[in-house]
Formats: sequence, C-alpha cells, structure tokens
Amino acid sequence: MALRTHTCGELRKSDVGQAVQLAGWVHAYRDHGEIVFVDLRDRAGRTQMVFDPESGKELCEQAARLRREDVVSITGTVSERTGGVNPKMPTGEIEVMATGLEVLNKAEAPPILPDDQAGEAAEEHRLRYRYLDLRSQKMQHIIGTRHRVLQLMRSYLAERGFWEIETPFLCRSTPEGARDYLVPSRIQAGRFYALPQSPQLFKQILMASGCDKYMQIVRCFRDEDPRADRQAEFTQLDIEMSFVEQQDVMDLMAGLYSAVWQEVLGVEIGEIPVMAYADAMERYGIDRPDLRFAVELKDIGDLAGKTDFRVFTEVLKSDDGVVKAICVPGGASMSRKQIDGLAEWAKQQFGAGGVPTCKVGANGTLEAGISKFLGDVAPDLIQRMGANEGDLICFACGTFAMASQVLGELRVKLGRELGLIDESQWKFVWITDFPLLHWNEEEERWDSPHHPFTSPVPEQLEQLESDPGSVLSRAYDLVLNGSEVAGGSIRIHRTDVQQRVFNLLGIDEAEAKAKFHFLLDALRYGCPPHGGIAVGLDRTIMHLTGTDNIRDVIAFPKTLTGMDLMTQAPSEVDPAQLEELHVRVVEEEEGE
RNA sequence: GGGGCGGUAGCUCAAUUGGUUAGAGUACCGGACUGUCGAUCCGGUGGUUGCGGGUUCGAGUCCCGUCCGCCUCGCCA
Repeated sequence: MALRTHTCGELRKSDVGQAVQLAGWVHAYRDHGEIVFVDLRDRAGRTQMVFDPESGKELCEQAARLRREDVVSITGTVSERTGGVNPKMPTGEIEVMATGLEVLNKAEAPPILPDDQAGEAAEEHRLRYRYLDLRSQKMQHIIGTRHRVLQLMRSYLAERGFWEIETPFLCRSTPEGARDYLVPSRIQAGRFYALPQSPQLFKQILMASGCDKYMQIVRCFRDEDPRADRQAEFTQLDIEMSFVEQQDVMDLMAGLYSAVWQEVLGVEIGEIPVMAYADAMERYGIDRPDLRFAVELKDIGDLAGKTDFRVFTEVLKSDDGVVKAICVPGGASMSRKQIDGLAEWAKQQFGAGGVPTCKVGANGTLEAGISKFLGDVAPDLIQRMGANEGDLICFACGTFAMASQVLGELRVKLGRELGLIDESQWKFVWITDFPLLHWNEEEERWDSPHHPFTSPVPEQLEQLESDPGSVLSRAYDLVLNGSEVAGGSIRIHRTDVQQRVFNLLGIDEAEAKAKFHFLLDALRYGCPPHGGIAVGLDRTIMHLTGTDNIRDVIAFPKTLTGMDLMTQAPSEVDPAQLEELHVRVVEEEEGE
C-alpha cells in the first residue's frame, strides 16, 4: 500500500538483492525497444530503473509510454549494474530491475524542464512556473541549504540561552525610515496598520520585559524599489541581548558565522577584523568594503594642487574639495572606448563630472588621458599609488562624498571586470564607529544613518548638542565580500538620552510622546542596557550558495515591479472588500 | 521618477547593409533499436517575431508609443 520504501538517493551496492519501491518524477527515459531505462528523481537524488523483457511485455510497454515529469511509483529489485557503473551518480553502482509500475500522475509536457539540457529558462518563466523551477538541482540545493542554516542558527542561539519570541506583523506605522506597507483596519474606519520594517521596538521592549536574550527569524517589509540583493519582503535573523556591550554582540555573531561557514562550506573564517567607518570611507570610499583585492583610494590633493589641470585646481579651491585616485593593476590594457565608458558610467550613475585617467608606462612615465598635465608630479604620484607599468590610474574630484562614491564603486566595478577579485576568499570585516548623525543637505536637518534608537558613545554625550556631527554611535555592521550581511547597535536605554536624540532629529517631545510613548515609558520604568543585531538572512544564503540574485534564495519571490508572476499578485479586489475596509481607489489622472 | 540591456517555436538560441518560404538544438508526436545513462538513428507537428502604430516596393531588423523581465541611480530610519 505504501508508495515507497526508499528515496531515489540512498540505494548502494550493499542494498543489492533487496526488494524496494521508489517514487518520484521521471527525469529521463531511454527507450531501446526491448529495454527501457528510466531515471527516477526525487529530492534525494536519482536512481536508474530498468524495464527489460524479464519484467514482462506489458510492463515494458507501460514504461515506454512514460514521459518527463510523470509521477510514478516503481517496485523492483536492487541489482548491480550489468552495463557498467555511472560514476556521475551517487547511485551509479546499482539499478533497480522493475517488477511493477504505477503511474501516480501523468504529466502534461511542462513548459520548462528542471535541469533542461537546453539551458536554464528565462527568469520570467522560472518565476511563473516556480514549482517546476524549484525541482531543479540548483534550487533544491539552495532551499535545502537555507533550511540547514535556519536550523543551525536556531539551535546555536537556543543553546546559548536565547528565546525565540514572535512579534506582531500588524504594527503601528513609524514616521521615519522606509515607506511602509499599510493594512487598512476594517473595525476602525480610516485607520491603518503597517507591516514591520523590522521588529526593532518590540525587541527592545522585550529587553525591558526581562526576556534577556531574544531571537526571531522574521519577515520584514519595506516598500522601496527592489535590487538584485533587495526584495520588498525579506527575512532577518533578529537578535537582542540585555546587559551587553558592543563586543559581546560581535563575539556572538563571529561564533555564529564561524559555525555556519564551517557546517555548510567546511570553511574556517578565522578572526574577523574591525575597521572604523571613517577608515573604510577614506581607504575604500564605501562603508562596506570588499577586501578581496588590495586596491585602495589615495588622497592626492597635494600633488593635484601642483598641476595645471584646471579640473583639479578649481575643486581644491573650495573648502571641502578633494582629489583622490585608485591604481588599477593591469588597467592600461583597457581600450580607449572602455576607458571613455568609465566616465560615461560615472556621469550617468552618480552625476560625476567624469573619470580622468592616465596609464602608467615604462620607466616611471605616465601616458594618455590627463598625463600631459601631470608631468611634474608623475614620480610622486606613481610612488604614492604604488603604480607599476601597465596600470591605470583613475581620478575623482569634488566633495569627499562624491569622490569617494565614484572611486569606491569604480574600484568594485573594475575589480570584477578585470578579474582582480579572488573569488575563493571570504573576507569578513566589522565596520564600527559610525557617526551617530548625518547632515541631510536637502532637508537641512540631522538624520540617523542607523536608526534613532542607536546609542551614542557615552563619553561623547556632552557634545551631543554642541557638536552633533562629531558624535559616534555604538553601531556595527558585518560586511562580507563587499556586502552588508548584518547590522546592529547598542541601544539607548535611558529616556532622557532618547529624548535628546529625538530632539536633534527634529522630533520634539510632543511628537515623540505621540509616536513613541510606549518606548519612552518602557525605558522609564527600568530598562536594562541592551543591544542587538539583525542579520540579512537572504543575503547570507546568497553568499553560501554562490548566487548574486536574491530571488534565487526565496522560494516564492517577486519581480522588480513587485509582481508574483506565479499567483499574479498584486491583484484588483472586489469592491465589496474595499467598502468593508473603508478604502476607495483613486484613478490616476491623465498626463500626471 | 531617471539611465541601460533584453523579448523570435513549449524551452534555449540563430537569422548578413532592411530582401525569397524566419532556422537549429531540445521538448512533444510517430517509427527503428536489448545496456543506455545529455542514448542513438529516421520522420513529423509546432511561429500574430511581446502588443499597437509608423516609414518603406518590402520590417524580426529602422522610428514612435506601450507592456513585461533583468541591471542600475534616486530610494532603502
């Protein structure tokens, strides 16, 4: 009565002689007339089933009608392969001589085939027929890995005293941060819940609640435009701890990532270095440096000032003008067209003026590009950049932020395109000592780079009002190969400090009370010092499975326009539903 | 909201400066074959070239619009 006794991945030579029953999908069939081979596939693997004249004529004819993705259950006897072993399959030493076949579900010819020899189907098709795509080896491996990582993280933290606690999905909308997904309330007309961007406030309040150590693998929602590594709906491993300092959280995470990398990849990640934010910006132009290759940004303002290159000298006249450069090993082999393309890219992507370059020639000379302006400083420049013959030096000038962004992104772009990155490496780094506040030029006010609940460095509390821009926070980001995989901080646990930070952010006491009264109250009635971190789980799985696409690590993801191509969500809804929710759809006006 | 790339058979792709009847592999259908394992061999079905307009004697190819997918800037406390 049972449909199977074994999976398609487990039979070995030692099982020869056993009567077995396997169930799965027809992955391939090879019909030789008198003898038919069927590769049967399930989650565990593939096993060759053989139908020959000894199996009976009727059975062979039945087997000959099998087609790809038919779902069948086959009984038979495990036997050693008489036609030679297949070293490509773990089950390649055996085959099952069929004695019975039941077609559980005949499949129509599927629009896409798992592991199609013609090549992987376009993502649009893979997403529409996700159940077919998920049958592929690649996707089964990713989903299985994701499962193992989740289990490992849960048990690792449970063993260390963490409680898994669920927090609400229907939440209060928060004023700052990303755009919220809103959920209209039926019972309270005109009011809305928001889906959580993260359980930030709840986990802090759990610390005030005496829960001490909290963890949750939780979905978060941010209504912003997606990217290759960003999805509106994503998963965090959320962690919060009481009575801890920054180092405690960092140590816990180092242990967790070591365990995961060891378990999944067999890789020892070693000690994770720490780099200050200012250092990262200065040397890599970005707060998530990719340390798999050595190229660094250098300030060459002093040298640029000695040249007659007006673009540089003009920039240096302003107070915050800088000139920086990177030396790209072997970059001189790029064509004129490719190099011109860099400037075009920088203009279009960042609104930069361009990317001046020059090539490093023999005997300490500079060639092409802006080399004719650099004659006097060439030796000093080559020395500072550590440049060798055949390298390309790329410059950027403007504000520190602009020059950093252009060269920081250019560094990564060229690193990839010229193969400078050692793909076999795992370069973790902690970025710390972030500024607590960031001046928003457009709106002329202070912003939180992290979030408004991040604690300032205690020693700098005095200068919070006098010199807000100089105050550092107790925040930390974990960066892996140039991507941010986790971020957290020690939180503010005192009402007065929280209110001072709110004030700086332009949230006065009345507004703070209206929007965050529960947090301020929780802090007031005895909240322990606490801190935590949130792990980008999807991104972590991307690294572990070697994909650069977040949709690959999510079973049912959405496209860049927020569509689920399988279910066709979002959809229009029945007017009666809208009425119940007190919601009316406004038609977009023409020409808007 | 901006920039870029793409859409041709169920699927993966090709199609010269705009030029005859839009091809190949695979899937599917039929036939041959007792040891294959990406089986092989023979034959066949299958196309509104995303959609709508335009230029032209003639458009898969050029132009405009639009939809979809991907990459990206802005955005992402």
